[in-house]
Amino acid sequence: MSKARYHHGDLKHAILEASLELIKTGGLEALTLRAVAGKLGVSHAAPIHHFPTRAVLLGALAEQGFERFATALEAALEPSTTDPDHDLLLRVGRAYLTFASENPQYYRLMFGAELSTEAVQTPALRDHSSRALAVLKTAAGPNALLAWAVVHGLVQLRVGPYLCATETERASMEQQVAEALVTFTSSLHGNFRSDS
Amino acid sequence: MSKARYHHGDLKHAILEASLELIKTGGLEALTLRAVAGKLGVSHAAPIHHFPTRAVLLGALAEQGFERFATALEAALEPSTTDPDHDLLLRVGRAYLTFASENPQYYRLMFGAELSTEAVQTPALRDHSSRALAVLKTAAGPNALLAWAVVHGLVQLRVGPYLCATETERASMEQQVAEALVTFTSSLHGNFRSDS
DNA sequence: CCCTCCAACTTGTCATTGACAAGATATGCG
DNA sequence: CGCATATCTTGTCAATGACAAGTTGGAGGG
Repeated sequence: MSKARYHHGDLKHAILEASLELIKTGGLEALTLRAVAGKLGVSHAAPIHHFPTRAVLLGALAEQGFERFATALEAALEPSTTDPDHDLLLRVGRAYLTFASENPQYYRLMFGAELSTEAVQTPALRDHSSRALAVLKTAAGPNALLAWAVVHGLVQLRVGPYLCATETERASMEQQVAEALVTFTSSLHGNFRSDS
Repeated sequence: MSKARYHHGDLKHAILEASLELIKTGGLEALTLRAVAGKLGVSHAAPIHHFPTRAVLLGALAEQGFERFATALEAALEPSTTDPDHDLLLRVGRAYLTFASENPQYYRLMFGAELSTEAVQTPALRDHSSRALAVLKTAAGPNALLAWAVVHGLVQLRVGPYLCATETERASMEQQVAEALVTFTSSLHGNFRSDS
């Protein structure tokens, strides 16, 4: 299909794929329009015709990320073979942490501060993020904000350099994070009386 | 003292101050070595002699931020006039949220992903971040990781664009965040039996 | 008081990058 | 076959970080 014929044929998709690879290996700073073009063997200005601006490209990547994120969370709404736990909130929380673990580059892009405000207001992007939020509301009820904060914070701290300096600490942290999530859900369930 | 004499006299301090202002108004992207120089009326290469690299300047700013952050948290260890609550964890959590609210530019710099790894490993910076972590451990005991995740996550979601699209939602969110913190501390206290 | 030296600052330059303009090329359609 | 259009290329510009080499001012020794 999308042969490497002259008019590249599927440059838009190819650009998104190449961008992801660049981000995975070199971080967001490595995502240069010219680097993408070079990786694909096209001229330095070719990407502009599909993504008029670097910010637009970042937005498109984030949108893709949110779609996969929402899908992953929705899949956790019912027990699966990978996580047959009966606690809905715990399952969704685990799915959240798993996605962020396996796609740190997406996660940074989605929730970091380097997305332009225009990109954030894209209808498609907002649609996917709403889907994710809906899953959290289903799983955590009125405590959705708190639950989101917990998983979001755990993700950030796990990725960040302050809690785990050495590499061994980093390894043990996976365990700690998983336990913290369990502690949270159980303590929250113990507090599920309508207190306010 | 630091008159605007030719040899600027206190350029290092002046650069840090000007950098903070630039970040406050225009975000991290607006922090350009040349913009700083222009703001201070010096030549475009003057900052290099005090901060050999933009990354080093960012590191110095982050270090300053962590110092103020740790100091703010330590001050919350005992009841004050601003927060006379008797619950230690709640006081520290509020101080955390307050600092991040009043210094979002510092917070993004400190916990965002745009700090170079070399900057993060600066002894002074690690020292200050350890102080902050120590306060959290004092306040939350074995659940320090979970507590940190909660406040960190709340900060991020409050700042981010996904939970509050409109400006009115954003206003009501302050309230929601404060309530979520209370819900968390009380549910955690209810679960303080040594369960594992 | 002057001379020397050094740190602080300036001027000039280069490579990288995003963005744009204008031209070239292939693909599809009549 | 010929034209129109989307797609891609080449060329260029401004902004920026980084570096090199020159300039200035003032501090300290004689």
